[in-house]
Amino acid sequence: MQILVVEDEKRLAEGLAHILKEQKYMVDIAYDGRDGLDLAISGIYDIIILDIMLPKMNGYEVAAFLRKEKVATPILMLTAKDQISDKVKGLDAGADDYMTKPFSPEELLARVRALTRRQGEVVIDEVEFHDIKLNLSTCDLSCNGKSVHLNFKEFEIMKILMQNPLIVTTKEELIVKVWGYDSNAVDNNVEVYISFLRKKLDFISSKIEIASLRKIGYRLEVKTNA
Amino acid sequence: MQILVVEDEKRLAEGLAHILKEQKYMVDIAYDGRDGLDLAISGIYDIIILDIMLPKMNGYEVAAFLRKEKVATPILMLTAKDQISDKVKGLDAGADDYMTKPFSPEELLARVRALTRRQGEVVIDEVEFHDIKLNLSTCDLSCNGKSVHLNFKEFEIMKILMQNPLIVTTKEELIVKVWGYDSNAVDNNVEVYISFLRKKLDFISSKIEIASLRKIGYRLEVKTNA
DNA sequence: TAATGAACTTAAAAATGTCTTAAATGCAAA
DNA sequence: TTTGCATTTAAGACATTTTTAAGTTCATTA
Repeated sequence: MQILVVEDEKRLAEGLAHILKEQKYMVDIAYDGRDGLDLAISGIYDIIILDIMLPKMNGYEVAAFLRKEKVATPILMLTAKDQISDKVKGLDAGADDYMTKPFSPEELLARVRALTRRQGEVVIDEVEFHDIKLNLSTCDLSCNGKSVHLNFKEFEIMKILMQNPLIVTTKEELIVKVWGYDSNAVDNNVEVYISFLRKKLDFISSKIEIASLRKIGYRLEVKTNA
Repeated sequence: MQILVVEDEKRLAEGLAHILKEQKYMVDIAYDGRDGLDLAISGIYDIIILDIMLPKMNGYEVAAFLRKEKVATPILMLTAKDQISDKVKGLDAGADDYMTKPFSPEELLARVRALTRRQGEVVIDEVEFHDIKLNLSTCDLSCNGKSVHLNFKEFEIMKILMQNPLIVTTKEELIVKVWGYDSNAVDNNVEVYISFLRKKLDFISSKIEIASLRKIGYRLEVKTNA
């Protein structure tokens, strides 16, 4: 799975590359629009992450040119928060999805997954842990038939906990992964969501509980028959 | 692993550098905000420890500038105890964590570790000594299956004792390492925690005991069959 | 062995961390 | 705009840790 990142801000480009490489994607970087286009036109990429503001050639131009050349690689456009109208222009130019900066690593990965799924690739879309199962495409959490829907933040937190069994996850980690590194979420935000999740675990009568380790963090555990 | 310390109080800056270097981090120091920013902007650091009150440019400004430039290096902000609202301002400006002065070396290192911990990295680290084992991520102390949870201070003390077997650790050392170099903890605080720990060692039926050497300090020893 | 200072133990008070609610806010679809 | 839902904020209840303080035990030595 190859991804091209076209982004002139070196640090951001490398950050993206880092996050993606951790998930085993192969990543190439271009630092301006023209270099990006040259690479993209080869058609070897599965996804192109494309900034709008770029030296030499902007993101709209790159996207439009690719579509004109019948290169159908899915494009994920990046733009600053305030420029709402960019969205329309980007989608017009041929972008498939669009993400406002700043964004969390989880959001980035979710969008990348969504774009690769569209190509019919089979992806593991469930995480299991003992008696519970989390459906990654519908965000439903189930246990022996019973099931509840999780909203986005509940889902992200539950997924992280289920994907890191035995490991204690700190509130800080959850804040960074779910809210983003530059959010101003506080510990209580996490606590509130943990509380929501506990209710839902009860609701589906699961034997799993979210154990909290004071001053350390949270971890999934099988309920003790105490 | 490279760390940048931006702190104008020379003594504190060097103290931090010393503590960090002992743990094999490579440390650079900047004594004012502008120099700090110049170094930080390079993006080569894994963590930036940033005081708020700084000559030439304060910590908020440095953090905000870095985030504006998309330098995503984790920032650990330092501030005096009474300025509560600093926390919000600091996190707004882009800090990832925040530590009030004074703080203990252990707290500093714990926060630095938390900020460098990579996603999905599994470090099940444990310290062992004869029949006891201390889990560094859950703070559980165990002996042949039996286990107890240690709270933070018990944990820090036990860890120090276990990591320095044979060595006698003085109360002063424990106070400095666990409570901080300028805390006002007294010897009795240590004694209380040693007492707690002894109870827990009994509880898990360990053969290890905390021996006290009058007027000198404490050391782990294997119980004599006397 | 009695006096002394050091170390130990305990209980209560204080401080801090976590949980749970409910209300307020924000956001997007109808 | 109104409505419904997700999210954030805030406050109080609750739980655990940490500190304090006082009394007890222990080891040393005069």
